[in-house]
Amino acid sequence: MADKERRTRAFEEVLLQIERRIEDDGLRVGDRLPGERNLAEELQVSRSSVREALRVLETLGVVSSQAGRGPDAGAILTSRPDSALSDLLRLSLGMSSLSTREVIGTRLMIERWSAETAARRTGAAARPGSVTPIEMDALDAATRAMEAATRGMDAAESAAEFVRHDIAFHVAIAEASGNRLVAAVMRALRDAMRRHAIDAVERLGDTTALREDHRRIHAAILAGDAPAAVEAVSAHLAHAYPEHF
Amino acid sequence: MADKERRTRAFEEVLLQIERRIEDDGLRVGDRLPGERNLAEELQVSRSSVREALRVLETLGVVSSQAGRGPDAGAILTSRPDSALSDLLRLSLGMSSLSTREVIGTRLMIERWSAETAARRTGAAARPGSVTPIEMDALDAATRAMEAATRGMDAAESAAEFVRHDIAFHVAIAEASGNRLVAAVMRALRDAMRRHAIDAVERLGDTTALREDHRRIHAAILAGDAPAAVEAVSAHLAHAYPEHF
DNA sequence: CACCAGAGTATGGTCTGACCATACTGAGGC
DNA sequence: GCCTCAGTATGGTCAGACCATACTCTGGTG
Repeated sequence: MADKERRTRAFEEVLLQIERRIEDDGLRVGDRLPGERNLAEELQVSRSSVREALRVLETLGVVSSQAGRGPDAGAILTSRPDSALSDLLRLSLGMSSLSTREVIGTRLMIERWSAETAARRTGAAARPGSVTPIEMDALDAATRAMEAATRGMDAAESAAEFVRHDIAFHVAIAEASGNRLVAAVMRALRDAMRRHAIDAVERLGDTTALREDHRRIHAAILAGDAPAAVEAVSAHLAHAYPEHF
Repeated sequence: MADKERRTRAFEEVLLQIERRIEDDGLRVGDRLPGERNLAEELQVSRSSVREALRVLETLGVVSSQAGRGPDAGAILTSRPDSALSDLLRLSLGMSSLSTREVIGTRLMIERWSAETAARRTGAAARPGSVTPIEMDALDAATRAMEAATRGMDAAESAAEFVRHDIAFHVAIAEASGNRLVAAVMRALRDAMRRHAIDAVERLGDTTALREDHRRIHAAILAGDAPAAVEAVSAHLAHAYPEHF
């Protein structure tokens, strides 16, 4: 750089400058930021520093980068910097204050849909090659998770251990739906689920009914019986959280 | 790299691997992560990619980097990675590769449930004080967003503008369900929705039917008619994405 | 032995320049 | 007019270098 100092803190400076620039230029959601190379020259830092700053802004949901050329390439402003942190962070920070009702409600929504969709897909797989290898993998994973949960929980095993396999099973079913977005959401909710599930299992004491539910869900999906799958999922959550039904 | 491909997505992969490593190695707050150079070699990526991942973890408060040497230098774990957060993060990063089918499927799942639940709650509000002020606020917000979308889209307004209000409307309904988790997920999906919604609106050209759908959804929820609300939501998405129904 | 100064070194921070993958642009040929 | 294909701008990644920092170790000195 031209000056003698300021070799460190370049990244921080860049982050600040980019945000100020968004503010000053009055950029609106959807607008395009200058390219990485231009920004680097403009701010008198290396492209590496610019990239680190942009990557951070990307994970914060402020910009969204896309390679290629044309009006949709480059870093697109997807949210104002001030409100940026919120969406993702608010969720994770506030996660601990969620009520069991909210978590169960969400699980019901996602898992009934997942089981239904997964069953429909396996059902349709009889004719065309409808179920891709990926989803077969997910079903295999579900089988394994189910067996792991069954094998372990004889008596002494901890509730936490059972819940781990339990959650793996339910995530696998979401993956078997063939919708990566739903699966990702389900994975994102793992921690919230775990907290409440451990409580529930400890209160129940016995997991026999829950394991039996797993088998019914699994069987219904493999058989392509969507209504039975939905019913089995509902019953499962009702067994685990009877006070909410 | 040893392999032929996988030149892209290195950063995402690294983020995942580092988090898994923290998990698997049972690192505790205060422990030290391997150096950037070691991580790079271990994960078979360049130091740049490792740095981007670490920088992200740093801004998320998971690690804290310090130059120099000794036990306090390097990347120190300052907080367990809330896997919920990072999964959601990865979700927003990888969102661009999602198909319209996946986004629509997810929207159908969330929005039908939200509308149904919101309607049930307003319906039940006749007797006890069931609908909290928060949810009334959400309904008001939905009303405003709906009106904004109606007012604007005379002719010349951009599809992007309409979609902004459209999404605000749908998020408000998720909030009206009274389940903060579902609402948070819906907010997190805004970006993914926006991309596909803009395409759809531009293809349609006319938003009359969509605005009429909004009114029906809104009215059904206010009337506490859950089946009608679900039906209206389904119809709305079918109008916007006829090719997926 | 106790202490301190200086060389050695490991680490993060930054820079440079290169190549790849992607996706639009536009000139040329049919 | 339409299509093909080279050109080019962009983000993504890589490799290697140097700097700044701060600990560690060595060796001399009292």
